[in-house]
Amino acid sequence: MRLSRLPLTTLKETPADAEVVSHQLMLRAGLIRMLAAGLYNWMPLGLKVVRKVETIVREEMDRSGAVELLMPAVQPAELWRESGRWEQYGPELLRLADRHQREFCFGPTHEEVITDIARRELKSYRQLPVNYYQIQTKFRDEIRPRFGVMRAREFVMKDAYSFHLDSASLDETYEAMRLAYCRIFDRLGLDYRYVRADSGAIGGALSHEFHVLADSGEDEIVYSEQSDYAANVEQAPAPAPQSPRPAPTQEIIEVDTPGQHTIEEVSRFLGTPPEQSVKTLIVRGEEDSSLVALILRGDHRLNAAKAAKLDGIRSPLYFADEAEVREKLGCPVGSLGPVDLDLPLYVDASAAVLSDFVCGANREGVHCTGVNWGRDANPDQVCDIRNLEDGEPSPDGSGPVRSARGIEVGHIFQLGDKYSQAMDCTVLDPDGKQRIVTMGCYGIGITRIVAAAIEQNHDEHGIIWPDAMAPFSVLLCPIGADRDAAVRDVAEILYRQCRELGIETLLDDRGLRPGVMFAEADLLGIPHRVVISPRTLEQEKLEYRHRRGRDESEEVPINGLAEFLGERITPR
RNA sequence: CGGGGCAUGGCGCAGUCUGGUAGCGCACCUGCUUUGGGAGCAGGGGGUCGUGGGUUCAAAUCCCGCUGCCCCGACCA
Repeated sequence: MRLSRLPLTTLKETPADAEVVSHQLMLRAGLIRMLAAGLYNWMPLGLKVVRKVETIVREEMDRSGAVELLMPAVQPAELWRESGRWEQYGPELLRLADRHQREFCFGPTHEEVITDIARRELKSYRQLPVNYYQIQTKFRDEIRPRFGVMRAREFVMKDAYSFHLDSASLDETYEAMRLAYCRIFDRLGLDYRYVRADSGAIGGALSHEFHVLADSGEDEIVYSEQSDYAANVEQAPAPAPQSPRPAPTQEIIEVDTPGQHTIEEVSRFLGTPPEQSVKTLIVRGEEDSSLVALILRGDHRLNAAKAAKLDGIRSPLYFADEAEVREKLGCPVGSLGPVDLDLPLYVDASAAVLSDFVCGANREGVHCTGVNWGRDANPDQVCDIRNLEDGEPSPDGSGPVRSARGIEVGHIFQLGDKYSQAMDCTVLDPDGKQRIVTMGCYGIGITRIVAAAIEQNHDEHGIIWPDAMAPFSVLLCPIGADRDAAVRDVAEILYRQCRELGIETLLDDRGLRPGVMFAEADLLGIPHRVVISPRTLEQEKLEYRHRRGRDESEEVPINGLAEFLGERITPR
């Protein structure tokens, strides 16, 4: 394509409301434009990247034996009532009414519709297993859309749903999907991990998430370097304490700690290590007005997902605010402690084996030292409610874990019969009996992948597309084409040659000054850049540079360029 | 939804405190010069100052309401 014909507006300055690099660069490079909160226009160059991702996903899904279909984005409420989710789903579900006041929703996901299809179409076990997929626009009315296309309200997703007679068959398809996902992310050129995920409401069913590693990721994952263990911290068990609780050696003493609230402040003030203290967090209990206390060792971090799963604690986890704590417990949050605290005490296992520890005295400016369980306070429940930290033993015993941040781009899980049961999706088995089918479902965030790829592949000058996702493979940059006929002619010849070779090529024929052209080239991130200028043309040469090696360029003979690029680019 | 902030040309901002008829940089258009890392000079176009009301001789500026957006928390591809 000729750049002169691509309506492209780039921004030299970073838009003020873009927080993460991918969002900033996507706006600056003219890939997307915001329409409203969480709604984005995909501009021509951006859409090309989306299509690249879709194509790879489609190829690998097809290769895995899945079959593509397309369901409506708008879905009737009746189906959602059948599954029970019309009531459960909450405000994230965008509900609509048509002119007859019939209720619909804009699909955030398609379990109901696909199960309805399956129960109509699938009559015999002979038709199983089957794995349907689609690539389609979803809408989720997120509480807080942010980070551009990374957490948009409307987004493109590949969703697949498989149907099986038994769990052995489900296991097979699940594994096939896991492998297909690995091939997809490998081909996209992304650094990713798949991790065991919190299966949440679905119960004990198997679930894996695929994360692109990036510091800006919203999820924390832990993985072992010695084995293939990897998990979302939300569900990685913390190691049990090694040794039993030592006997008390100190008496409980109240000490004045004026103005000291955080664990660090109190530890420094008293000269005790943070791991010898305990922090107390107040969250909602299952009844609306009830509160419970979570007790953690001072240096540990609360794991909200684990805590929310415990009986007696409201899910999702909901913190009491500062004012409520003051009103009901009579002190600021920074002065809380388990001693004489009239709330159920959920104590993390690592905090429960401390003796002679430090904690708040439930009075402003006062802490207790020499506190001991049994004598000074009693846990109501000892549990695992903390994060597994970097460097701690891996749950599979393979050595220490590393911790990293990730962007969730894929999620596969075994649904079981949740929807098939509720919606009566059955087939006849070999014995002629009606059997409820069992299901799996498999999602990939297509548009999120585009943002995640940029988070992982950029420098201070702009985007560096992985080859498989680049909107174009080659960018031809003629310098001084308006003054030098040779430059112009060579550029045109190369442009034609490249296209004949099936290489997706962008010709910058806008006649810009070199500085501007190079700055835009870096911003757009096309992998292979070829400069045509009088300087090298004299020696019948061109200047080649890969976007990744910004400071290393090499000279290539004009008539050798086709071969040179052919070795580096797989034609499409 | 709770807490904080912002709304002035396409983008980034100043002007608001102390009311006096809108300005800067980038981008855009024209001309000349320039041409290997976001050029220079000259000229030019474009703004109901988010919106509705109020105060006032006079409102971007003061007061009240509404809307939109961003940031921090719980949800997810």
